[in-house]
Amino acid sequence: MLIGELAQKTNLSRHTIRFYEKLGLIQVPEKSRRKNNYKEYPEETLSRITAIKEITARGFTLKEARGIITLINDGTLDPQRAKKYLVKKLKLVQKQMDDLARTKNNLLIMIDQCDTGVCDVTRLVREK
Amino acid sequence: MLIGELAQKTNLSRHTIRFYEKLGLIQVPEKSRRKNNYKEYPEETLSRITAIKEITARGFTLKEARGIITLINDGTLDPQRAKKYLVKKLKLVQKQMDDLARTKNNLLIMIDQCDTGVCDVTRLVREK
DNA sequence: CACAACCCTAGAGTATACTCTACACTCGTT
DNA sequence: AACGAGTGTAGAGTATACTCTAGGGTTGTG
Repeated sequence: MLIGELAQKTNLSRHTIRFYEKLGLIQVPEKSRRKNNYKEYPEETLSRITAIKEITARGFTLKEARGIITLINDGTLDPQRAKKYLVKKLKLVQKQMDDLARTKNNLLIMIDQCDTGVCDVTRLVREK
Repeated sequence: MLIGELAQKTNLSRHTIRFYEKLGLIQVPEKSRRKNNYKEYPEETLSRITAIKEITARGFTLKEARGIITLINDGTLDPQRAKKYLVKKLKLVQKQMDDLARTKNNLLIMIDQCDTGVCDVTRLVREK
């Protein structure tokens, strides 16, 4: 499979695919090149990209995705280790959620103040 | 007030303060320099930075903060306009919260699977 | 054989918010 | 006068995830 087909099937741009290669998320064995130097992507790449997408959709970064995939392929990712990793991530996500909740509250208050005529943001800057 | 004092009072690094200057979030009139070329920051800068901090703490970016401050100083920021702006931001925040909630659920499921022995992340990559 | 549509690499650009480095001048103290 | 600490500018580096450009070769169709 050439990069164009892969891009179309994965709904990623060629640029993104090459970018993933640079990051080491995808590997193409140097041998699997056509005579014209075009890269021949194995079927695996498709499921690899699916995995990357599913992992990142779960809130992991690309680097983390690479780490996870490597661990799994090495067979080093036992449930206990995985759990530790996931719990750590969960805490981060929870923190982000808390931050956003605070932000949302602030926004709601400010929006309300816009109606009652006391705009908080305005006050912030006007007061010297 | 020199930059060192300002940095100490605002709890920002000198670098950050200069960075804010570059972004136009803070202005120092060219006249208010000491003979030795040191910048003399007016008291206002302190409240300006406080405003920036409070605005960004509410989930706005630095650019947005600059925009808000400019609008307010221009007196152009009437409640209706402000409300529109805030509601738009609220929607973005809500979207981020929804995304994070989904991520959190996925994490919880995966963590649970670690205990029951069916690790989802593992499955993702193992299946070809 | 021209031309579009594909492929290759290397590297720059975008966005956000810093963070740090290099190099040079200035201030206060010893 | 030497020293550390403070200040100035300009510009590079960090992190994340792309996105695009330049410059070049290849393939297939009319």
